[in-house]
Amino acid sequence: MKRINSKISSYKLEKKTDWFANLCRQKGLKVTPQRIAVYKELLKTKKHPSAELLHRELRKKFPSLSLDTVNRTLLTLNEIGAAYVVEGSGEAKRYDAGQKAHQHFRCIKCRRIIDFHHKPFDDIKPPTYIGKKFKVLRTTVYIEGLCDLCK
Amino acid sequence: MKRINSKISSYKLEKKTDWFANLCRQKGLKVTPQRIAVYKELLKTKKHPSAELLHRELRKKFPSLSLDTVNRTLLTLNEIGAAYVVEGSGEAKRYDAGQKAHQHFRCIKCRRIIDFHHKPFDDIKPPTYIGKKFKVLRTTVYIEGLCDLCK
DNA sequence: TGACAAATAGGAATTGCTCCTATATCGTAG
DNA sequence: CTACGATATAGGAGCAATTCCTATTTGTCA
Repeated sequence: MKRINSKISSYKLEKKTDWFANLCRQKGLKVTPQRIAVYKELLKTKKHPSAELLHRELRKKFPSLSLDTVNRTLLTLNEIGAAYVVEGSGEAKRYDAGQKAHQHFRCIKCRRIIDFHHKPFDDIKPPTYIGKKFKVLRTTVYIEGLCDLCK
Repeated sequence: MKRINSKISSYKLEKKTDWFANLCRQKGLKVTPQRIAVYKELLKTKKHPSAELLHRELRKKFPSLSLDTVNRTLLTLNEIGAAYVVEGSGEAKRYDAGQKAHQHFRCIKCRRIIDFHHKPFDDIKPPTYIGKKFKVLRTTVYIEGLCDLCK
């Protein structure tokens, strides 16, 4: 099983951050330290953090950052395509900066989300009648079950 | 596009309810009127209702039913495999009794969930290393986008 | 039928998120 | 380089969904 969650290099982190800053400008959004910080933190972490968790982490370096800002920023990231909300239901939203193609395994007991990458899943296409009737934005495969620790 | 959500016949409804009652007994759970009512309502509806919606509906016939009971019951249904939580994130949980194989299209704007059935999606299997390491309970494909009315 | 474990009702508490508003900041035009 | 206007932020209030608490009721089994 390929490791797909290894730590991002600081080189890539900078590159991604630049890309993000440009994306903001392009969309007419201001490039604020808060936005950069939230995006960077999301890039750095291996987990699929909730707003709450990101906020807790970010406050260590950025004590005045409000939870509301983290939430708003994450919604913005989602809108401009710099991150997305991980599937799952009923709990706190969890986010992924979606750097590489991958899928998620979600443990229904401990709620851990484990990334994996199964190439065939990348190519799954919705049936044509769906594509005709609706505007398809994302097709997702995910797996639920019990993780190695919980089963 | 095949209609897959047509109304359940009262014959099937009874059969399914019997099956459910037996499942409860088998799992050591009591067969209470509340449980039966919640399960039946979920079978009957074409929507993918939230606990709230089910509760509102059920109260018409069963005024003393509490929302907490609906919630607990739905969690129980999920645990014993009589229903499941529909994918999606951050909003109220929504449930499906999963009578027939189908997939969901979710409109990110109006939140509508539209059933469709694409046979190839029924056969999607997780990669073997996932099956070995974890206990897989469900593999799901779902599509997000804008529905015909919102796009 | 009686006893006990399990389930329910109803309200309180908790959680995650969004709204509100005064203040601060980014980006642009001068 | 400065000032201005639109946007974003902090922090707290408000809200919605869900879970917890506990006294009471109800299936189930002997």
